[in-house]
Amino acid sequence: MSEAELPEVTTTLVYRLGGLGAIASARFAAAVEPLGIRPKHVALMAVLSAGAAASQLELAQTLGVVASVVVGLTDRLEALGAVERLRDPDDRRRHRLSLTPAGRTLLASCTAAATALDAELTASLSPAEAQSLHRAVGVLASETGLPA
Amino acid sequence: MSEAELPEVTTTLVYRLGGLGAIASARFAAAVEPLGIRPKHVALMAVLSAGAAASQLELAQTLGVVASVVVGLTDRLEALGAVERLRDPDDRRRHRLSLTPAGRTLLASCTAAATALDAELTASLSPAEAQSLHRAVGVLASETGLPA
DNA sequence: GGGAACCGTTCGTAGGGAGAATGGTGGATC
DNA sequence: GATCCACCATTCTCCCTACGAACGGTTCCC
Repeated sequence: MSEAELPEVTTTLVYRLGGLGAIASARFAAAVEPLGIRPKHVALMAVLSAGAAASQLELAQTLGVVASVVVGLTDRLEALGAVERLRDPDDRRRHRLSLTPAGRTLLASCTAAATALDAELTASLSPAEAQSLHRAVGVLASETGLPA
Repeated sequence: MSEAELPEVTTTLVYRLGGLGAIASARFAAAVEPLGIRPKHVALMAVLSAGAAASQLELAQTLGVVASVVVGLTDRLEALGAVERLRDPDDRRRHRLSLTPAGRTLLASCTAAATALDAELTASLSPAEAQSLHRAVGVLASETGLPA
């Protein structure tokens, strides 16, 4: 194995994306923490807003977590008045979750915070670079099946 | 607050980077798991290889973890024969860590695995897109003070 | 030479998520 | 139409990871 020909592991995309993602998550978490929620709550609301899922089990699959986690997330959001748990009249086993107006406002605040972080993050990039980065990340996100 | 003008939170860079980073970390972890280590071990070896730190406390700061974590990581790597703990003769309180030849080989294997993942990840991107993505991520990585 | 500061290690602890067990509901089968 | 099986949400328990504090050993400063 010719080691000299390989680049440093720290310069690879997966490695840097891993570290960069951790930093991004931490910053986003810090940004939404004053709102009383964490990134997972935002993800749940985003899925709801997009109409990508309604029952908690669907939510769990979309978010890539176990059903019991969704319970806790929903508990929190319900306590904040951001989502409503309604028994599905067609199937009373399911809970049909829906965003309340307060939830939409909350989600909008999170979006605003994220947008501000974006600007801060890409400050050292040229507009063209930021644009291409955004595009490439979008491709990778859809490719890896991230909740859209 | 005019919500309609804002993009979806899921399309923001911080949000996608967070999710993408988690996936990248998971894939990288799965790739190095057969080698008996996890991403943090790779990071430690990379810092050592770059000569960016020698004492465990410096390692901790560079890696962004607590000193007690470095103990566990070093224990594992020492058991694998990848690093050596040597008392610093100048200051016998410190441990001067150094990569062994086996450690360099192990690190090279990790780099190879990461490179393979990179190719897999950027398969759906054009060479030009992949290039610009790599560049932009590099800028962000150095900007956010990621272990180089 | 004695006390304060530092380094590495160990121990205890808290937070997050996974998985199994429980209660309630719907559908199929006979 | 009654019974059994499958499904959804919830709760409970366990594990894993990282943090923070406490503890020996060592060095530096006065």
